[in-house]
Amino acid sequence: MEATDTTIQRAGATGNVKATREDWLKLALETLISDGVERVRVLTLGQKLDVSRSSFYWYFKSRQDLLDQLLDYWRQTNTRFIVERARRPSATVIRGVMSIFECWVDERLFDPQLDFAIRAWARRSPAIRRALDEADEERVNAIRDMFMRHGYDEEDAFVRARVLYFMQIGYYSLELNEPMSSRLAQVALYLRSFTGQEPPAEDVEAFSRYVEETISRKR
Amino acid sequence: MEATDTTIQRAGATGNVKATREDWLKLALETLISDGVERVRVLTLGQKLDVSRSSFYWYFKSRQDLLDQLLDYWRQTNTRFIVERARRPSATVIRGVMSIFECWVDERLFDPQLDFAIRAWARRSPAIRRALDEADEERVNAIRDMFMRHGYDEEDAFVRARVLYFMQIGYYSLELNEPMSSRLAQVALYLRSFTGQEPPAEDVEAFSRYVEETISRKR
DNA sequence: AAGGCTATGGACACCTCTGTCCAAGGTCAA
DNA sequence: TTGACCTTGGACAGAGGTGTCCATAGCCTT
Repeated sequence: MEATDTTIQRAGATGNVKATREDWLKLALETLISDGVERVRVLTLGQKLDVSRSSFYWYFKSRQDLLDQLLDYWRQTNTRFIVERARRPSATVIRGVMSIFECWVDERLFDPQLDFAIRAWARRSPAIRRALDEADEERVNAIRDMFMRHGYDEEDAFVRARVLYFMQIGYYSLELNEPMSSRLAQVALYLRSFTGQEPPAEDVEAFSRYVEETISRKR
Repeated sequence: MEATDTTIQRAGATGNVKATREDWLKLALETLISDGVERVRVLTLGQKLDVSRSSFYWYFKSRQDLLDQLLDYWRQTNTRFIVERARRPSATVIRGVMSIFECWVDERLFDPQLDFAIRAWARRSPAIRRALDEADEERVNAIRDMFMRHGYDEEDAFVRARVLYFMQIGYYSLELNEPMSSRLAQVALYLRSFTGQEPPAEDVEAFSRYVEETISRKR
């Protein structure tokens, strides 16, 4: 599997290639996620890629250049799916909330660790701070609009959007590492808490099925 | 005012004292809160205190020694009041939740920035991680017990405790810096969202009054 | 075979931080 | 006055990071 990956990544590369630009980016991203920005270092990345430090400067102008690309990546991924799911037409609020829940159980739609890393980064960089504020606002507004489409008045919809979104960000902040089964077991209660309505059993079951399929397809 | 502070702090000190142990600790704490652990540096702190670096080693064994004290400070403050407020007897759930809300509006009871800094720190230190997990569990359990005392069954109480607590942690994660007035304007909606019950107007008003008093007393 | 692309490693300059040592002060209380 | 307590600054060793330069070498395509 990894060999395939590498082959694909290097399809366009010619000559004596050990680490592609994508290799650097990917490792930098992983490091950002697991250790934070300040641990994204040319020296360390080079050591892990088993490639000399000088080689880095072939692909990137500087460390800052690399960091800029990481922010771009985040911009192009994490917010998009939440907004897209929130905008999807849904028959009931319960279904609407479930659409958004999909992002919370599928890391291909929303990567909480990456979001967390960006949040930490934002604390010491005004540029990142701005990008993050925009993303948060866009997400909450999309969720609020979803509630409004189902008849909640604006203020109520806004508060519920916040409770839903903030609760999830808070959940990720705790980094609990719970198995999906425990999380699923309480979906109905969360749905009721967020919407103020009793979720139909068939919806809850459908969501469980969706999650199991997603997990198995992922492997 | 600052002069008074300093005098009090140095009451017990004799001799040629420029920066007390408490000065170092206080500044270190502020730095931890605003910039994160990795910015808590002997060199930088010394420069800000206008005291030589060597002087630091009179009070502390090492940088690690200082960091240990910072963790202790957090341990002794942030969790205590949440748990204490959650355990207070209350006539209704609404009142119970309001007791906990007091922590969210009074930084003397709960310092969100400090909690956030510890959370970021925990990502790269297993020892901190452990301390933090214990604190989170203790807080959620205390809130869950509060819901249970008001007749919610265990699972429901647990989910509601999480929604309440995680939502707040998430709120802080976003670092919105909203004025208290906007936050207060939505208290009733949050109370309903968290408890599933309609909050009596007089309770909401009482809470607003409490907050205003707290703010004015603080100044 | 040539040329293009990439990798190498080491040297260099420079920066910031930690921690240790020390000799020489300053200031207050007893 | 003496001693306890705190401060100083500078030197030193060491770790780890960035960024630059360069001559050399490897591999693939044409």
